[in-house]
Amino acid sequence: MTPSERLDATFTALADPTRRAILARLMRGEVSVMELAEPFAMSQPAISKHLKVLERAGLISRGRDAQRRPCRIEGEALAEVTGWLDEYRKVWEGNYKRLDALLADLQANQGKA
Amino acid sequence: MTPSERLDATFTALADPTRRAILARLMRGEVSVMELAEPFAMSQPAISKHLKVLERAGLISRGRDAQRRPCRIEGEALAEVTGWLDEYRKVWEGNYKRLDALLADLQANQGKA
DNA sequence: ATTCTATATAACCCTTCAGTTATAGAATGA
DNA sequence: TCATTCTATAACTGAAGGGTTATATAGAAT
Repeated sequence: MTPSERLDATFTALADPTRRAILARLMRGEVSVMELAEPFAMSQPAISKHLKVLERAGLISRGRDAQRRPCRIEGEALAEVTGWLDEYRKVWEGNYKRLDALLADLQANQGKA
Repeated sequence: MTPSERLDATFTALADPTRRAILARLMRGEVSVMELAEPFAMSQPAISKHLKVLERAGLISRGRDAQRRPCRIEGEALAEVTGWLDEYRKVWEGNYKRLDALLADLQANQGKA
């Protein structure tokens, strides 16, 4: 997967509220598929599909505990998107700074032109 | 829009490489739709659709300059998703710390049990 | 008025996606 | 072995997404 494809996969995975809820649940620790499915008004296969999307994006990984396949959250993929977003934040904050500077300049020169 | 719906819209908007490229272009300043479309192997209506998605997510806004509708990047939506991601990063980094502590503990007690 | 330029909208195609039910497979336990 | 539990897969459906072309609209210029 190219970096761009990884961003595609990660942002796509994060774009669904069910998947974000799954991640929220996993923040509290490893959970099996059944436990994960329980609070949702949705079938088990639907949850399995969501897990596949999350796994493909590298946002979760899965272990083995007898018949269970416990899921845990992974941080690497998140690091990649936060890195990407940081670039934009830098520019945006830069714009603010430039605007602030402009306003300060206008203020300083008030009435002098 | 609920906060969850805003996250849906923002992550969906960021999940497409064309739209990320558009944002990258807009980081260098305001651009009209035609200028924006030029480097892409894609029709003008396709770009207009992408812009609508970005606008709906609050990632860009548009002005008016004669017939042109120049686009500029907006930072508010980005702030919301980075805030969301920070929650996950905190937990993830916390997990690393806990793992480090566990390993340090095992190391310290090596052979004593 | 007419025409040219920039953008938006409509109608359509094809693919992907999120869900379903039914079923298969893998590991456990009787 | 047989039944049970947990998870994955297959086949389907309806809705949404990304693209197209053709056309409508808004403003400028002649």
